[in-house]
Amino acid sequence: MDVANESGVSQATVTRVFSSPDLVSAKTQAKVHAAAERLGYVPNAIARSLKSQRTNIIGAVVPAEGEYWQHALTAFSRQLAAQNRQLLLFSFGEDDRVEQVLQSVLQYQVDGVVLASAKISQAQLSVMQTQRVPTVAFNQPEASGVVPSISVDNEAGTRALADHLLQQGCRSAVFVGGISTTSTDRLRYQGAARGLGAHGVGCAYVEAGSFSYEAGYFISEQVSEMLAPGGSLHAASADPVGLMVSGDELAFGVLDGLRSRGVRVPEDVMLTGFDGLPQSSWAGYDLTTIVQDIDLLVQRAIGMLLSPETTQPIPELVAEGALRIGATTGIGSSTRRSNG
Amino acid sequence: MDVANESGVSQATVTRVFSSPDLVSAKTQAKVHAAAERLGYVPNAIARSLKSQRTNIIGAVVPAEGEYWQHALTAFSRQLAAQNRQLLLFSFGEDDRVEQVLQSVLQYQVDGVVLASAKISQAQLSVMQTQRVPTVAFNQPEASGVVPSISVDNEAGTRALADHLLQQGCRSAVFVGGISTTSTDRLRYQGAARGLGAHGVGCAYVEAGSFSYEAGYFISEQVSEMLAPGGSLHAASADPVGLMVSGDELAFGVLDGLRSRGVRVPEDVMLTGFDGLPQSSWAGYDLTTIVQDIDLLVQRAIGMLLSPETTQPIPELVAEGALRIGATTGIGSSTRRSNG
DNA sequence: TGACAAAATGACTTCGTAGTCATTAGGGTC
DNA sequence: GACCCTAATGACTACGAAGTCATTTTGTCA
Repeated sequence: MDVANESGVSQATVTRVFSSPDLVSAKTQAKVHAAAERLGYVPNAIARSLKSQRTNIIGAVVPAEGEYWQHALTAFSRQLAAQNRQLLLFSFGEDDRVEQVLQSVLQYQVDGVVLASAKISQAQLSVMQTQRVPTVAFNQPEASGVVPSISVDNEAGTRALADHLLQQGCRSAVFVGGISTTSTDRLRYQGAARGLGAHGVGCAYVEAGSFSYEAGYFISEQVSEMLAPGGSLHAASADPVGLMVSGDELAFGVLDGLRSRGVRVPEDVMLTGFDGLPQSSWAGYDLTTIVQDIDLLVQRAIGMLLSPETTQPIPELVAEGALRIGATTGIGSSTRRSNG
Repeated sequence: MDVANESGVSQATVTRVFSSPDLVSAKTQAKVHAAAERLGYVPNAIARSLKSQRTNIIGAVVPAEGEYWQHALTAFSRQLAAQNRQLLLFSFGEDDRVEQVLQSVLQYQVDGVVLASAKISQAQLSVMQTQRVPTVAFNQPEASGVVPSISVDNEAGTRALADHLLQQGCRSAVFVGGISTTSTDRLRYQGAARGLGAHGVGCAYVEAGSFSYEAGYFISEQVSEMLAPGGSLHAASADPVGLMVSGDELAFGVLDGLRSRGVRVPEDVMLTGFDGLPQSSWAGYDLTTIVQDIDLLVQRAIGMLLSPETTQPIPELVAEGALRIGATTGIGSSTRRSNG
């Protein structure tokens, strides 16, 4: 170690100056800092990690796309940075093999792993469990019971939306899902169907194929046909039709698509989303949706990762979302808020 | 090393099985893999990094917020993942000290650093230069000459937008900036002012204070006052006023704000953005803007980081943006594209 | 079968830090 | 000034992989 020679102390002392300065005299600290500055030395976190067996790095396995994940990701990064931890990003696309990604995460000896994306299977989740790495599944309800998990209460969310739609006078409804095989999608549809069904209103399921804006824009054609005269949803009465969309981004696409086809929202169709993305409160959309408190969810997720918590029942947190009433379900009522 | 014992070979051989399998006989490989599986062993990337002096990690220093950065970030992550490199995220907020963040990045012995955000000063940039870490400034024009940099041609972009506005009949204009001290903002205004000035059209500068949607929505009040009778921009003729906004996200806010105040876009005001975010091609906004080919920029940035390139002139790449003509400047013309 | 090259494997050391233990320097007391 | 206690520092080793070199095994050909 050059700095040790340069400052005339031992390597051990140099280390101490940077890791536990209170054990080193002020004079020595000054000498070492001066030498370090001269040589451009910074402590090597890799070596430290090897020796101390902790990296201060949290791995995040998230899908490569989607507004929702981007927001969640930055929330994680922000909060971790505040406690001197870093986020190592493992984003994967459609064609990546998740197993391989997980393998890669493990190699980096991360202190914890956040598994996001509803596309990770239970088998893959349990692989993490056999390793000694603290793991938390973020917004992935089907992981509950396999690894510690955190998610918003999807079913209660859509049920609340359903109640709201009924209250606004809807007597028929459709649910537009993203990907039917994901657990979030299933639960959200379930909540919608039950909430509506309790009042005798049926709710068909239409699959958009992804949670993206484009998918929503595309599926809006099919939806508008259902609404047209002759379609299965054509309203005999003047009651508006309820259209529940499984995610906000998807909903933006549906909304734009419907409007471009001359369907009036909320007059003809009342539209709801899910997630509470920042854009949902933008004046151009002003969407009725369920707002997830991402910062809170992330905070809890980090807490779960970093506290040993070897309690036997695998921890599981389901947070309530908040109903945000926007213009897409609000005939005549000026429920607009400036910011959700 | 447990695996070595378990499989009856030396530690060196175990290492070879995972790092250079072609040097190990098939039979031995099978033995080792079996033992590894049994013990749940994965190679330790930290130790490998320490010995080999490369981590396969790229550090990214980016702002904690903003649509643009989120997109750039995921692009980086995707592309790096494709070559078995990872992205270590160092996001910082308003109040973080950038120097400290950079220090932290260096500790992790990353193979390269992407410096984003126009808020990093030249002094801070040159710190990186004195270290041996390959660095590239992403979308940070003022860094050029200090560290290798990549950015879109901001000035040419707004000049193209200005030309377009003139062509559409604008005879007066305002520029809404995000943060006036950032180099991107300066260059964009410069391009706007010059492009318009060349045809005798003046262009005042109004600062929104940030590049966020909210800032745009807020500043739209001031802008609409300028447009009202008695305001400095009140058009005597029927010619539309050009309103050039420094970034897309900001522009969305301005657009929504103006519309909510009854200002018609593009009839009364023609609006342009900058960046070409995915949302700009969403039907709800359909914004005229300059589209940055983020994937390309990112690809080039990664290339710069990983190729030694000790050429003396500090590399600098300025990419052309593409003009996207949307409905916000398109009276009567149906220039809408489904996807930019 | 002996000779010899090539392939396969093992022993040993190094990367930079942190923890353990031993040693030295300071500072106060009587 | 001898004594003792604490603060400060140094010597040494381990963390896990990989590169260097040495050694053993294998295969080929005369």
